[in-house]
Amino acid sequence: MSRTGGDLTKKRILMIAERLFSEKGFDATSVDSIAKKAKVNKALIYYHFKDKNDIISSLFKNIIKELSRQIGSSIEDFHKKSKLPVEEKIRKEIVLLDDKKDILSVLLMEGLKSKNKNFQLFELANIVIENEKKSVLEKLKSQNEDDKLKQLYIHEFFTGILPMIMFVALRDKWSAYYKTNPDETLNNFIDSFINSHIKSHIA
Amino acid sequence: MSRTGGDLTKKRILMIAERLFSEKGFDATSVDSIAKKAKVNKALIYYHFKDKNDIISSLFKNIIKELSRQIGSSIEDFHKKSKLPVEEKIRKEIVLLDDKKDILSVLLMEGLKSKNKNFQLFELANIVIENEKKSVLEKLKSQNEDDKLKQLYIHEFFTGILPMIMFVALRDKWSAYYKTNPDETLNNFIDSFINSHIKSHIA
Amino acid sequence: MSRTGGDLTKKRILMIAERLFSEKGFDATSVDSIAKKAKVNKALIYYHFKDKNDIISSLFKNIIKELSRQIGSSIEDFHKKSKLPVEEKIRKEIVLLDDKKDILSVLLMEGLKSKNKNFQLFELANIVIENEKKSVLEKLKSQNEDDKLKQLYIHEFFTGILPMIMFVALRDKWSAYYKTNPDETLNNFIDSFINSHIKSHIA
Amino acid sequence: MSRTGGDLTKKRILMIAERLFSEKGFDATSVDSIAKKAKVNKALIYYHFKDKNDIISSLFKNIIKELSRQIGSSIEDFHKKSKLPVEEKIRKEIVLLDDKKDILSVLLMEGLKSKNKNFQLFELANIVIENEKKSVLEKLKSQNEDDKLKQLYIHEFFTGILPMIMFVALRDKWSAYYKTNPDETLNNFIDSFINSHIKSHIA
DNA sequence: CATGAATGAGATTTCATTCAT
DNA sequence: CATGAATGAAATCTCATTCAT
Repeated sequence: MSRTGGDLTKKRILMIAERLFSEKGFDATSVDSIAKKAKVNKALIYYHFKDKNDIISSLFKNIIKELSRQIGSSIEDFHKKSKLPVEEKIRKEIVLLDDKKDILSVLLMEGLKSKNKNFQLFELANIVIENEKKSVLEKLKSQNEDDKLKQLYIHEFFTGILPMIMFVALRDKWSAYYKTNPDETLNNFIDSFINSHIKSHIA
Repeated sequence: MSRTGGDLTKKRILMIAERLFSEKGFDATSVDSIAKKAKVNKALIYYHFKDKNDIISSLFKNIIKELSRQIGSSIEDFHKKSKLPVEEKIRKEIVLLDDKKDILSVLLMEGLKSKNKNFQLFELANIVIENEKKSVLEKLKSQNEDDKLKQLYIHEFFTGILPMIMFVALRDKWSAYYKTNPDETLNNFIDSFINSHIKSHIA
Repeated sequence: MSRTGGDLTKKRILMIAERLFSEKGFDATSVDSIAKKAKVNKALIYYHFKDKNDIISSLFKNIIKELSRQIGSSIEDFHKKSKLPVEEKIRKEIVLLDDKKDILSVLLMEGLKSKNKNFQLFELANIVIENEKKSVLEKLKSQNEDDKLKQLYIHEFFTGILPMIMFVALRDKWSAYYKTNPDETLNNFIDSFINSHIKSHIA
Repeated sequence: MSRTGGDLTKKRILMIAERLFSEKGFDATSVDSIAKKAKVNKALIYYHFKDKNDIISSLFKNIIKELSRQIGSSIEDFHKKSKLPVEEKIRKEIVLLDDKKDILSVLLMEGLKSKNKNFQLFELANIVIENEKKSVLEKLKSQNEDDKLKQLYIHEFFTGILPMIMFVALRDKWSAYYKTNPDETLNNFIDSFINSHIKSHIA
């Protein structure tokens, strides 16, 4: 097959892997099962990826790259967006994240293993925070207000980013468990998020 | 050895398993490695536990039981506690959770697998919410205000319980990554938590 | 099975491995084939040996230990033996080596890989030389005649030990290729060996 | 590229293969690794060689051809050489062999596998013996002195050719293990060789 | 002559689990 | 309660080889 064939195949492998990892976790997902679902020979996976870890690393690299890009372009929309009601802005962000909930789940699972050297969860947080709070950050940095900076990071990460990611990661399970409608669940979450994290900004 | 020996052994196995699961995840932890670290014969693990899943189930059962008990007794302390400043109350809760951060991490990892039938994360949330909000819940239930109930659950779970659990689960990694002092990190988190989740209660 | 069962099994595995390694070489021998011939489960091999290399290391350790022991006891027979005609002494040595020709072949093959860190071939030579030449060695060492020592080692190794080992390793193939009788081949070799290496001693 | 490019490539593949085979053995050397080191596409190797065995066969064929040629031409130098002191003659032979030590190591390793149908080691011996001993051989053959012929072959092979080949194959490892200078080692070997094998000729 | 992509078979190693004692 | 030995299934990874271009 042509070069395009190879690239497409590689992408297909990554897509399947992403789904399976999010379904059963990285360790419980066999390379065999990826190969079967991606309809390729197992050896081909090892042609494209050094080892199983290389698959997940690729996924992590991609998601971080993509989110960076998205955030960059969203800044261009700044003026447009800033006119939107806050609720709509958050809804849009969640919709974007929802698209990536599978790999985000994997990121969370792997990030929770205390022995792992994976810090992509924090790297991702860095990107989000640094882009969203550009103005604030610069002010703080120039004043060398290191303490406030740390506080900001913790605040954004644990009460802002994490709840959002956890929400997209768990929404379906939540809806299944509590037998609620996913859309309604989303509305409720947005309400809560505004009432806690967002309000703390305004204050 | 006497039954006491057996019980101690069983406890040791559980403790080691808990630690290893939190370090590398459930699937990446072999029964072999548990046996080795617990200094028991592998077959003995199968004497005490039906299979590998039985180990993690035991751990989950225990943590839910224990948290229930703790919450119960904390309600007895209600009057004492209520006089404490909110910051101290939260600090105490976090200290309690910190003791259980390993198994909580495991709970989170397993809860994030979308194909898993494990809903212990939500069950645990139920217990916490239902105990903490007893008065509110009864009012709402009697008024059949189902919508508000749902909202309450989502609010408590995603902006209250989850950030707290995630914090104890990730604190050490966070401190290592950002090269900060874990105690300072805790103080910062408490500040943020009060400013977002707790304030939303008062409002 | 009892402890004896385990030990016997381990020995059986080693014996089979030795034979297969000498037939096809270490790398071309699969653990699977060892398991099949030894009539054990493949996993049992990994219960007894850390990995495939551990099998060959065990064999090497054993052969060196055994040859040491044999040489030791042959020194006790010194007086008996010394009365034997030189031809008989050599024949006896070859018979002893012939018993170990399989593992000696493996030792040679592995020793010839230039990237290997295996020096067991030389270690074995050390033992043989140091035991056989005790008196000579002590004299040389005390005189600090390092040069003569080096010469002695090279002489014993390349014109004494190696030809003997190579002979037992290749005798069967030689006989098959030249269509000669193995016993006659042995006699011829002994003649040659006496006429070259042994004569150089006497001189 | 032109045919010349192809020929050069083929030669490069052979050279790399020779080196890798001698480093790790034939079976432990993957076609992949040859391709990588030779900086060619793996499929190109299969354009030039029918299969992996074809590579080693080519190498064996080449070395036998080359040694034949060299021996032939050395006979032309007979008169010149015969005037040289025996030590110099042997040194020259070893220098020639040293150039081919890699493939000779491979020849030895493969020859030692008892199940192998490779007898190139003996074929090579044939050539050497038959060329070196022309006069003697003819006499013996005409007298139908088969026994003496066999003896001669064994003598030349096990106390003459093999020690020499083994020496060039192992010299570097020997020097590394005994921490000696390779040149000194060579001198010592020549001494020993003269004192054993060569003296047996003269006698 | 040369390449990237693909494959089927098989190698090494690991795992959860069980048996016999 | 406790152990050493054993097993079947499966996981990760590698290999020689081929195909399409």
